[in-house]
Amino acid sequence: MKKLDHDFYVRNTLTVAQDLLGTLLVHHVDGVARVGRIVETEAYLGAHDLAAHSSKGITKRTQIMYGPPGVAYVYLIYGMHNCMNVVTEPEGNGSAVLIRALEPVANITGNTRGPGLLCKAMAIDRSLNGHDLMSEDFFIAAPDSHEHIAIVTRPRIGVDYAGDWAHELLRFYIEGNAFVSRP
DNA sequence: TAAAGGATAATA
DNA sequence: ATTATCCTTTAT
Repeated sequence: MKKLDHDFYVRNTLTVAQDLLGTLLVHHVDGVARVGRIVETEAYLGAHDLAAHSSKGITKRTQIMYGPPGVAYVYLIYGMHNCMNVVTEPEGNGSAVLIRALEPVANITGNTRGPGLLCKAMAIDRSLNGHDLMSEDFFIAAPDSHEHIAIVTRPRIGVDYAGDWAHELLRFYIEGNAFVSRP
């Protein structure tokens, strides 16, 4: 298992979003490693992407997205659920990849189909906002054996307010995987 | 299908 | 200080 490094995250957001499929999200909490395989992602491209939080410019909330790549951007949505993104591309771009669904691998309790649920199952909350994903207790790793993965491309979920950007094919998931949040 | 829920950003 | 809005989930 090899930890993903800066060079992985600094690349084009679309590339990172697709390459994250099949990788392992690891969070050490209370001495146990919770591990989930990423099976669904969405790309948020930056200031010009009206569906992205960063389209409002740099604010207290979005400054994480505009920071260096390879860190977690965790925010609260609808007053009750956490969502986790990974910042991509060089600092200042405002781009990120949303993790939408995981397949349980180790020490996972509860449902991981959907961004709010997976954060709950992985014990991810806003205290991890801005956390370095190249750290020892919270990171993403490439699996030892990379089986072939068929990637399906779809429009993003819940972004109808974003005009034309709502139709863009910026959601990716592993074809046929049972843990994808929506087909 | 609709209500829940709280932070966030814009407005004042 | 007040208000509209939200990258969702759960329960009816």
